[in-house]
Amino acid sequence: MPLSTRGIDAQDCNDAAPEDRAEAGDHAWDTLLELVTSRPKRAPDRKQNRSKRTEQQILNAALRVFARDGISRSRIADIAAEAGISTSTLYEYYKSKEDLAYDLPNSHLVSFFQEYRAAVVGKTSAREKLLLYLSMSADFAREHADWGRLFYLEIWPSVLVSETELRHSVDDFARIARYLIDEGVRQGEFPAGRNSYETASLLLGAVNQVIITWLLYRRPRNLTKASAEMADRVITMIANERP
Amino acid sequence: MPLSTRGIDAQDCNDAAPEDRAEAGDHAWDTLLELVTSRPKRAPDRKQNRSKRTEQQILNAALRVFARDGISRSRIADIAAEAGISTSTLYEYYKSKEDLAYDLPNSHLVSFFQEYRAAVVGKTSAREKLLLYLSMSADFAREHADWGRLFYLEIWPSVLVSETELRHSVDDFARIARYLIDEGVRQGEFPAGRNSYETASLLLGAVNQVIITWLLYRRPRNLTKASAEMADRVITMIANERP
DNA sequence: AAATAACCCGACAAAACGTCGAAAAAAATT
DNA sequence: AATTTTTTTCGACGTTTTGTCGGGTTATTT
Repeated sequence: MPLSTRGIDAQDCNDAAPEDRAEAGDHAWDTLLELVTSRPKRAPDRKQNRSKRTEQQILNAALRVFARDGISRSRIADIAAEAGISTSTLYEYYKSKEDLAYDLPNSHLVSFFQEYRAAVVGKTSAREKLLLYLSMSADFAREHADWGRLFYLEIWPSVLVSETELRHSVDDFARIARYLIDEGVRQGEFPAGRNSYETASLLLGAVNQVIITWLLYRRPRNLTKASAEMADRVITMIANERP
Repeated sequence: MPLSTRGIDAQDCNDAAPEDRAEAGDHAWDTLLELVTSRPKRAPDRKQNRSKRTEQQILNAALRVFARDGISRSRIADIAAEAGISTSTLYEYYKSKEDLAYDLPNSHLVSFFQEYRAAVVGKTSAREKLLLYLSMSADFAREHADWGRLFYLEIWPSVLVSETELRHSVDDFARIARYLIDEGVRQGEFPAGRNSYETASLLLGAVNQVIITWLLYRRPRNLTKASAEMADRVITMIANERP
C-alpha cells in the first residue's frame, strides 16, 4: 500500500504558486499523476467492517479463480465458495460475473500508478521517466501474475472494456506514455515531427507484446530483463530517429 | 476466395529441383508458406452438400453474433436462429460455444496467408516482404472487421487459445515475421546481433496495437495508411539500428 | 425401391445464473 | 440493557442457457 492518502492536497494547488522553472516543478505532470492515482472507487457505500472484509474475500477469490479458469469458464458459485460465502451474498456486492470481472483489476491498476508515482520522484529526463514507466509496468505484471493474466489477456483488449469504468484507467495508461513522449520532444530528447499518438502505440505495443508472451508461455524466462531491454531498445530507436 | 486449390503441388517439390540461386528460389520460405496455407481443417467428415451449407451458415451467423455481442454475451440459441437451424442441430457440428468460437477464425486466417502468399510473389527483398506482410495483415482486419474483432480482441490474447488448434495458426503468424527478419539479417538489410524473437515482438506488437485501437475505437480513421506508416517506420528503425 | 447412412429437430435433463424474503448480526435508540 | 432499526447473510426457488437423446426426415447407396 504505497503513498496511501495523498488524495486531495495536490489538486488544490491548482491556483497556488505558479512556478516558472521549466524542469523541476512540472505542473501538468503532477496533475496527471494525481488524476490517475485517484480514480474514484465504485460503490463505497458499505457501512460495516464486516462488509469490507467480505468484499476483499470476494476480490481475492475472484482473482484466483479467474486467473486459473479464465473468466468464461469460471462459475460464480466457485468464486463464492472460494470466498467462503454463499452465492446470493456475492450478488449483494456485484450484480453479475461481468460486473465483477471488470471492476476487479481496478484497485491493482491504481496501486501500480501509485507505485510509479512514488518511484519517479527525482527522475528528471523524460527518457528516464519513460523507461521507468515501461519497466515497472512489466515488473508489476510479473509480481502480480494472476492480475496480469486477467488484465492483459482478458480485460484490456476486450470489446467490453470500452463500456466499463475501467476504461478510464486503461486510457490513463496510454496517456502517461504520450505525455512523456511529448515532454521528451519539448526537451529535445526525442526528435520532433512525429505523431506522439503513433509513437506511444509503438512503445506500448512492443512492451505489452513482451508482457503478454510471458504471461502466456513464461517466455522469455526473465521478464524483468527482457522488458527493460525492449523498452530501452525502442526508446533509443525513437531518440535516434531522423526526423 | 483467393488461390483456391493450390494445396498439394507445392509440397511435392520438396524432393524436386533443388535450385541453388540464393535469392529467387528460396526453399525454406516456400516450405513455410506452404505450411501456413495448408493447416488441416478440423472435422471434415461431413458427406453431404447440405451439411457444408449448414456449416457455412453456422459460421456466418456465429461471426455476426460474436462480433455484435462479444463471445461471452452471445447465446447458442441466437446463433442457431440466425443460421436458420435448431440449437440441437448446431450441437451436431460444434460441441460447445467455446469450440465454435475457437474454430471460427481459422478459415479466415488461412485465407489471409493465402492472399499474402499470392501477393508476395515477385518481392525479392526481405524488407519488402515484411512491409507487405504487416500492411496486409492490417488491411485484412479492416476488410473483415467482424473477424478482426473476434480474432484480435477476443481470441488471440485469450488464455484459452494456447489449448486449441488455432494456436498453430497464431504461432505461424509470428513465425513468418521472424523468418523474414532473419532473412533480412542474412542479406544485410538489417543489422545482425539482435535476437530475432525480440525484433519480431517489436514489429508485431507495434502494428497489432494500431489494429486493435482501430477495431475498438475506429481510430485512426484510415487504418490502411496508419498501419503502413507504422510498419514502414518500425522497419526503417530496425534497418538503421546500430548493432 | 429397399436399405443404409447422414442429417435435423422437438422434447427433455442439467447446469449456471439471478431473485427474494426471512433470519442473523451489528448498530442505534430509548 | 432491552428495544428498535439498519445492515448483512443465506437458503429456497424461479429463470435462463447449455447440452443430450431418440426418433423422424432427407439424401445416398445397393
